[in-house]
Amino acid sequence: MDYRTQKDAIIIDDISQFNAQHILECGQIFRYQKQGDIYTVFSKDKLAQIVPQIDTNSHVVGYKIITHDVEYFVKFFDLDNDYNKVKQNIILKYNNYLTKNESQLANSSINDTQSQQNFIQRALSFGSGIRLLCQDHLEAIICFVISQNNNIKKIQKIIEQICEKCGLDMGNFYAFPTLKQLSKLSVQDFKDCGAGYRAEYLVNTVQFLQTFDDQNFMKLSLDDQISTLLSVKGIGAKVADCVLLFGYHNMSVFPVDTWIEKVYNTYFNKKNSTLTRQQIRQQLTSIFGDLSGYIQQYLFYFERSK
DNA sequence: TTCCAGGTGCATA
DNA sequence: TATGCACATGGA
Repeated sequence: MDYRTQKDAIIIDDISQFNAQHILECGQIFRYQKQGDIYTVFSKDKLAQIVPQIDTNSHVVGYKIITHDVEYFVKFFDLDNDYNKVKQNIILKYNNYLTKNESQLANSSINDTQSQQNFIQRALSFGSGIRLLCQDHLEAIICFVISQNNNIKKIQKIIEQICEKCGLDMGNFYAFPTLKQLSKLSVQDFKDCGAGYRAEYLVNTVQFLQTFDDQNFMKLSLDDQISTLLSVKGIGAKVADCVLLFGYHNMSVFPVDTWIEKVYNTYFNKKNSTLTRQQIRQQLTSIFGDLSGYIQQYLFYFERSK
């Protein structure tokens, strides 16, 4: 997408594929604040303020992202990627699937091809300004271990407590802790932060990461990456997918949680059969392939807004 | 009070 | 291999 950089800012004029609310409130990231119209997002020991640019009619016409690390946040916001193209390609892939399955759709709970198309288009339109953030690996792993069987408000609270407990005090906020800082926390420390039964999982994860070779991990096949993550007690199939999607920007995975399960059963489940989450993931990745991660996020945001 | 949330591990069949 | 249950916690 088009953007300009200044010494301490990034200027976005194309609001068709950048919307601060969509990006931060779609569930991919937990460390952000909203004050008035201004969002502040935190990553590692950095922050960026996203200030909407308003015209004389009070319409948002762009954004100014204020940060000391422009290069980091250009990558973080995935600014060199064209999300209008992504959305077009999602529609192409979905239409292709509908064409191939036209006969079977007669039995669908939503038995009208037109309305099936509409639902994808509505989701893309509803979250039109979503971008998939390139988050820090460590942060993504820790945050999504906390996320399991939990709600977003609570997840945010637990993460903030952990940052306050052992992250570097940056003056106006706490940095996300380094691995070394996290390794000093006990099960009880994580419990004190509100992690509940996930406290043991967090300690396991931190221990695993201490012998983890990130460079080597990135060279592995997707299947090997997943089985590596699954070897950690506390990381299951869904969290592994989230780590790969949000921490490693791998768009070929499709995390299936309670919301995506609802989406699947409403719009895709032709025979009204009971499928496991693993089966749902298989179906959805076979439809959307290397665009799975993107559409997953649009659908999650859309479904949760209802 | 009960249900639910960006699930997972473990016992059981 | 598949299924069912327990697991902390707090907001709705």
